Amino acid sequence: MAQDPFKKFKGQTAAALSKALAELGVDAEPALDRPPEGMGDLAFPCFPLAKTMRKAPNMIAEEIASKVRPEGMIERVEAKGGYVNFYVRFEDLAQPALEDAVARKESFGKGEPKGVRMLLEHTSANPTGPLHVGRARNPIIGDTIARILRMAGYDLTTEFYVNDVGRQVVIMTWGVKHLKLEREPDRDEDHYRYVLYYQQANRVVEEDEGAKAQVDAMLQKLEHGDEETVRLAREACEKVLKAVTASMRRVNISYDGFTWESRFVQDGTVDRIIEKLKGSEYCKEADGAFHLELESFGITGRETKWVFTRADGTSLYTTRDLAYHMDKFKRTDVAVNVLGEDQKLGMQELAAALTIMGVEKKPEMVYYAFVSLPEGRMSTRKGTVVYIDDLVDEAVDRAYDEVKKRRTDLSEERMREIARVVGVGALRYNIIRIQAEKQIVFKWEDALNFEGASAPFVQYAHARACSILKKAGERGPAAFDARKLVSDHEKALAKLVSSFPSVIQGCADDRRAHPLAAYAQELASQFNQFYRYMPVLKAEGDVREARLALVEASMWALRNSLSCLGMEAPEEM
RNA sequence: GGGCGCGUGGCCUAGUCAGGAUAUGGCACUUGCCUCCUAAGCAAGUGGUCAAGGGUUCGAAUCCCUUCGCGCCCGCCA
Repeated sequence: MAQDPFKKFKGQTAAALSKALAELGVDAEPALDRPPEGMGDLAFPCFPLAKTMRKAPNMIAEEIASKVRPEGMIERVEAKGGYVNFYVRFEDLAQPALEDAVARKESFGKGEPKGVRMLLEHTSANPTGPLHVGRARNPIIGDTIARILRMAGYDLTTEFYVNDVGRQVVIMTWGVKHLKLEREPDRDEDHYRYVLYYQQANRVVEEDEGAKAQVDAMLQKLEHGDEETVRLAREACEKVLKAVTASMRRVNISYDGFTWESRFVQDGTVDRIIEKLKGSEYCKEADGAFHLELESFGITGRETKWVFTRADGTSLYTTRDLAYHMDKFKRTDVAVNVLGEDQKLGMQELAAALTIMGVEKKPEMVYYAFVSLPEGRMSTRKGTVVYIDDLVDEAVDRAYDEVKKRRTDLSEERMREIARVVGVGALRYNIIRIQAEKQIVFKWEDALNFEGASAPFVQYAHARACSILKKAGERGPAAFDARKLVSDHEKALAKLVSSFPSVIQGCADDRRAHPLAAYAQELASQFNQFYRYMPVLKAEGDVREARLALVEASMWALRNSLSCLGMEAPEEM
């Protein structure tokens, strides 16, 4: 891969600045900022030097500016308001960047292989029903970060941890075996039938002591490996899981692997871990149950105990999660977990338990706040939910209406396909555009937004680029001169395209996805301005070639951004 | 009681980790632009005590302290 030209410019600028500072006898780091629009490409603030140099910042800036000789990628240097502003020579930045995009196509933006194995766990929902919008953030954030990490050069595997052990699953399984459904499921797929058993069983168990006793007995049987019970629970979970993953495929999410929680009980790992923990200096016993005392690990609050066996000797969710993480670190260098913010304390405790078990590596966490309804929190058990499948249907229907309004020349099949791609994109975009820590209140009007900061906006810019390239027809090997791009519209667009690889790296480093959504929107907006003011097909000679190259490079930046966001890029819409 | 996160125009939001020039976009609203590569677009306009108060600093949305509001957590649940 060609070296990121902007990075090269930054390196040259820092070197030139260091030299100038040394000449002036000033001891300061060449720390460079990104200045606001129209004030160059990099800036050095001189305010901190005012005190030691006993001079006004604007004077210092003048002095430094006069010492820096524009060379290499630095086109000019000027002092303004206490800053030294550096301007990049446009063609030195744009020529290699646009060539790179046109040559590498879907690999434009891909980082060098990092040689690091990464395992990213996401979704990991109880297999007791379809995913609702309150849970939608997990797979969408997880899948998007996974795509970004792969693009950045990591050797990444995604995984869904299936919580098939425990009371929730038993309640559902008991319901499937003993109840007759009070009403028809809303949809045909298995998980929509099973979630009704789950909800109904929860109500019955709350009111009926006998039923509760049966569930308790079933839980005991499951934990002690009773074959028939294990088989029933496994069957129910598999049906739901299969349907859940099918639902996820509709929004372009798939998993490289699944790990079943029950595995760690059945293969004896959990028992071995319990034995080892019992030998720890942090282990205490109370009424037959064992726990670790984690106060010295910075765990605060009312309770600093981390219980890992019940009085009857059986394991808890947390114990099995410890087993899972020890298993993960046998298979990977870096583990990334996408989890709701309610899991924060649990993960802190898990990290402490890993230390006690002698495991140095710790999972990296990506936390998100929940999506709620205006009326409050969503709950599968209570049935106060908006299901993702329904949201997808609604989004696709709305998108279909929009396509039909605009296009009369397309086949029914083509319109349906565009509607699907646009609807799914809109839905994902509206989840991913918001910083994960921020709570979201779900509103249909926001989720179905097709304008402005939305996937269709980005997809539309891409379709426009494709349309130009299609009409331009076959062109020979890319030969263009970036110096022919002279307008502000062209320059701004080219610079934005050239920053795509560093946007990907930045998102990957921070394990954050929302900046990519913002970048895609900005890129599309910049492309639309270029499109409005700079005719491409009507331009002639070298100017036409240069603009076509810019369109093609923009198209790849848009398409690859969308791809990392898990959105498809239709060539027309 | 303790811990973690969030608070930015009517609504949504970026920037906060690594303080810097006029606080980023979008929705809504008002007004223009399709004989010209797709108007899911472009342009212009209205709208801001960056929750409140104090501190640090040449400079604070950003760092520190206090307070308020909202969310989440502190199970022999998962």
